[in-house]
Amino acid sequence: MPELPEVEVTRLSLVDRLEGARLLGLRLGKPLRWPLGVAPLALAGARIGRLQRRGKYLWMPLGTAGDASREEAVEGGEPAETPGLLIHLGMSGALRLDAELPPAGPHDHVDWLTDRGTLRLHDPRRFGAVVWSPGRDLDPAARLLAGLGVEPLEPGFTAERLHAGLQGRRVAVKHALLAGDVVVGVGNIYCSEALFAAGIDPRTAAGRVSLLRCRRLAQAIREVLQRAVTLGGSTLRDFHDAHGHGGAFQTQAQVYGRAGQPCRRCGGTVQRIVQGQRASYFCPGCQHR
DNA sequence: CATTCCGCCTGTAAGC
DNA sequence: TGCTTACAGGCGGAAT
Repeated sequence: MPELPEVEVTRLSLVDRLEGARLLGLRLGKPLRWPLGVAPLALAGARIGRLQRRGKYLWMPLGTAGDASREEAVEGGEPAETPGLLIHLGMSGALRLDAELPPAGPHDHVDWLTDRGTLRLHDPRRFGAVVWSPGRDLDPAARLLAGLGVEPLEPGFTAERLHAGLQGRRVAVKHALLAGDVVVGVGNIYCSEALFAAGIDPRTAAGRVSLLRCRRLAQAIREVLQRAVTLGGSTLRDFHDAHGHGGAFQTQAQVYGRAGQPCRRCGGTVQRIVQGQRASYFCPGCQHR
């Protein structure tokens, strides 16, 4: 569920309440995808900096207790260049922040106990992760960020950059976009939606998408993701922001999850195909190679 | 090097 | 109703 919009919606719902909070303790449940990489006790007393996002990762800077100069530096610390925690929501993760939360259930795997309330990671499938970064190059968290593509909502994401990243690739453009090494944050839902908006067949070889079509595709990716953020993300099952509010993008999806239903633009039938073990949805009447 | 496929883990829904 | 199977938002790493 969590693609860039869901992660950004989560970040926006947390950032003001969490910035400057004091971490009192960390409670761990079942293991997640990767080990935390630090003793929870070692983080007690740390000050939480300004929450950031890189692709589908959230970055929580942590300032060491009692070291004021260090806390200042951590405020704007870049992911994995200062100490902090790298958080990924996987397929089923969601964060919630509240003054009072019920006792941890079987799928509540991390609780950050802070002086602003408890931040809780709920993740039934446990594909998510929370990884400690001491702020050195090539630590486990930094390695997760190495090789990520450009941020689609930043000025650096241009048609030229997208085109260059797709050049020479024989895989389907759908697959190339999901890989995340050209542009980050585009997951299975928004990939199908962006390709529809750009009028591109998902089976088109990545390297054969012209610069002109990359202009449309880059614009479509920006618009689809931005629109999804505005709508609070997609709540297919149980995604919600840190206050428990669901998103509404799924009610406006043009093709995702609409196999067999009429295309909202041309009236044709939306198709579902499988590419790389993932479902792709598209309209044969509106999207071409 | 590029590409393809598996597997992690659990819940839900469809099919028999 | 009960059991089995397929599938789901991601992504690293092994195999090809």
